[in-house]
Amino acid sequence: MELRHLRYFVAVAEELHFTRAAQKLGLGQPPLSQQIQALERELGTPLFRRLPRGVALTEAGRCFLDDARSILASVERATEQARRVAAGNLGRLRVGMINSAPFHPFVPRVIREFGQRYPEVALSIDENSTPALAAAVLAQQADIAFVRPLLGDSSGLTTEHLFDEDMLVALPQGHPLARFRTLSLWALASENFVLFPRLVGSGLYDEIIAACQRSGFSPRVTQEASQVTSIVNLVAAGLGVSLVPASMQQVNSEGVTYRAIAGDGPRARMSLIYREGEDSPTVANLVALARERVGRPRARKPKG
Amino acid sequence: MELRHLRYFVAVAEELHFTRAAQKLGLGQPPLSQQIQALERELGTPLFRRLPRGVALTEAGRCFLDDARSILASVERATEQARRVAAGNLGRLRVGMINSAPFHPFVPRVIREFGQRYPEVALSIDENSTPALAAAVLAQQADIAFVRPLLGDSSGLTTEHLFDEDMLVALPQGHPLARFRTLSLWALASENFVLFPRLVGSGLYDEIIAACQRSGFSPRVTQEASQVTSIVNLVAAGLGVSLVPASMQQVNSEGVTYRAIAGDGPRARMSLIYREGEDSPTVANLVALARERVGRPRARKPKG
DNA sequence: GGGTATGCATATGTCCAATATATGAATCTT
DNA sequence: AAGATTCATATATTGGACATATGCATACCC
Repeated sequence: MELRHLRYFVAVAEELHFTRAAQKLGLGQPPLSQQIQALERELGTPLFRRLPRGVALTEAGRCFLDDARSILASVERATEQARRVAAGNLGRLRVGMINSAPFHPFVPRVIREFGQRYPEVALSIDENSTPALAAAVLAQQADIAFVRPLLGDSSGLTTEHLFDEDMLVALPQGHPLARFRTLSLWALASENFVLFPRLVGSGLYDEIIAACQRSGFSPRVTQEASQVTSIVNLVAAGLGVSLVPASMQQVNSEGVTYRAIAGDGPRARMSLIYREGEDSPTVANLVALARERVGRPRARKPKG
Repeated sequence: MELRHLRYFVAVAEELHFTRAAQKLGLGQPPLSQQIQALERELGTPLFRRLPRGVALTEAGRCFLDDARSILASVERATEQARRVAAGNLGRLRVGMINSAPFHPFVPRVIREFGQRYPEVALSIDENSTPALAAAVLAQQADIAFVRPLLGDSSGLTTEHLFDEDMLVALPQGHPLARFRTLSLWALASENFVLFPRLVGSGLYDEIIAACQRSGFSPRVTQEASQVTSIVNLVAAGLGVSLVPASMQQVNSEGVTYRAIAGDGPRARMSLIYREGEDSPTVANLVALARERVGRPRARKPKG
């Protein structure tokens, strides 16, 4: 059986007339008769009663007509759906993001715009550390992720750099250094630092260490926290100072004072990663959208 | 698009390997590749990513695979259903019956057996007078009916005689004639009769009148009731005597005494009617079953 | 009631499209 | 680098869908 049989059958069932149905289908009456006969042979039962004037559906024909229509409609639907999935207008997208990402306006803005532009794509968002996100993408548990620079093995992943963001010194409120508007890193040489654990270590950790060493010292790390929000909280608690992406100053500012860094301070890079050779159109759409928004950012807010 | 494309697609999607899928399908690899390409062209999107070793489904392919499987399953189901409908194992059957029919053991027995033998046929039952049933069958509101002889126009209907049943005299309890075991019709010449209205008149009415006239009198009809159960009730109420099918004696016997008729009394014929040229297999199955049960009735009960 | 019209079935020929065979191209393996 | 694997392409073949012509049954009409 082929869909042709169903299409022909439905046409005849609608016209109850072979000749007219054949005209409507754009073919001759004899081949139509033959195809219907072949269908009836395969089903093992007549679908029509041949009357002197036209035909009538048999009981089996009536039953089969419902199903045939439904099947043909399913084919249409399936075709349309596949096209929309291919265009990225339908489907799902599992986005990962580093914990600091939500605080930079760029990321939520891109996510929001994606949701508006592709309302039938089911978005899910997962926050985690950069190495964990890279692993999740590789393990097919996420499709794409906003991450900080990834150290070590990045094989199997494509990286799309988005922007570099300045970092600020985070001081406990009332800290002596807070009286300066900008600080050189060297001024922090004798401070206790709150930083990421080495293991969670995105490239951001190394970036900070390197910047400090450029300034002539190695930071003394006395507290660790995996998430940048926790780092800010520890600083607010007076347990040390830290260097955080500039976008962090928009949140949780009570108890913490942010100061710009003089000279070539560390910069926080934000990138997108996704599987190498990924063909998911939703991933492609998010990458395209992010690239577009980086190219001509529409907000007045400084980007890094 | 044809079902062939879906079948081929599912096979490749299951094997993720054109050559193996082609073997499984019993054809060469090149035609399979071509058909898949044709499908992809029609959908406007690739369904597979061609890898060095085998292929992988694209996002659109995964989506389409679900639908393709479901469509193919629907085709199977539709085929099977049409076959079962054609065999009369699935469908519906609207049975009409004259009001006295349920009291003759034959009718409920046949209905019950039909329900057991064809459990997936939805049975509906409608009680009415013979002319109303004939009209209902012709108007496609019922498919078949157990009726008494039909007077007048029976064109468009096929009649299948089932059996003739003796009729009894129904007397109010304590009626003087009740002391005889059998009665000649003539003995009722001066009684008041409870009968069907002439209009409802199945042939049974004429049969009764004719029998009385054979015995030399015209019954005086003083009460009318359309349904035989009502007739019995009126007799029980002492409003007259009547002649009813023998099977009526099994119900509502309080207040009514039944007596056999001597000589050639009237007989109540039970028939099946259905549309001429009817092709419904459920109708055919019920006719066949009824004919079979008439041929060799398995109950000890007298049939008429 | 015979002639005509209608409408599906059958017969035969034609052509396209699905398939088979052969080969090519790309990638991975050893 | 040579071979193996696997999908794509090229060309030939064949089966089946379709077209044309005709047959047959029934209904309609004068």
